[in-house]
Amino acid sequence: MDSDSQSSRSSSPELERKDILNMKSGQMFQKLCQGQRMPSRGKIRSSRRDSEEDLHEIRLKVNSRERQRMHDLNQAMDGLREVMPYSHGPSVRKLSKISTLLLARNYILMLSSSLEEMKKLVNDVYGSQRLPGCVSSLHHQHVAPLPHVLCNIPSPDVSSYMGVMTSDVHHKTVGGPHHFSGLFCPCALCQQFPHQLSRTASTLPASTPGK
DNA sequence: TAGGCCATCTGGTCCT
DNA sequence: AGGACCAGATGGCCTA
Repeated sequence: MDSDSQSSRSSSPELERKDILNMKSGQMFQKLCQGQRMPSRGKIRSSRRDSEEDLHEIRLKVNSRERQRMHDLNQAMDGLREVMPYSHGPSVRKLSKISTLLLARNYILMLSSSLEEMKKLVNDVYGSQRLPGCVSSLHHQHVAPLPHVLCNIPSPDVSSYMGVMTSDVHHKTVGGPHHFSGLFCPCALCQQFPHQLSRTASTLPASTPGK
């Protein structure tokens, strides 16, 4: 994409005007011309024009790279906006860059503290004791610590204070309701919300998307 | 119309 | 040497 021609803020006329007015560009030109051997008088005009053209081409190339870099940055910023809460909906104005970054920071802090709180809660309730009601030692080998504990929480309570997120965490960790050695998971969570969990598990990404 | 936000250009610096 | 990154300058667009 050549935004020199596509951009509504076309830069070409601006560039020429700036080149004329901008002393620094002139200094840069002088700098570039330094170190070159003095051409014969007849060649001065053409070589200077060549240098100007070279300089212009270099400038265009550098500008283009910088533009691309900023576009990539903006694309990443859009990606961040997409995963931010409160930023969706047609009536919501697009978050500014600074707002996006500040909101993202707060969001991460909020999630971190929520996670800590959840861990603490689970620890307070069950401590480190071996939990009653867990049906199989095989289960212990296959289920990660957090979901393992959740398996023994009375089902209705699980949904009430942990909601769908718990389901996500659970089956993201264990790989869906069929994680129990190919059989349907006997844990209370899976039995309480089998349809929801299987749907949730199937929509989870297999791995973190990378570039 | 002022102020916020943004895209672009530019020169300097650092890195490979 | 060339590219990436950064920050300052500038000007356009939009909204209150």
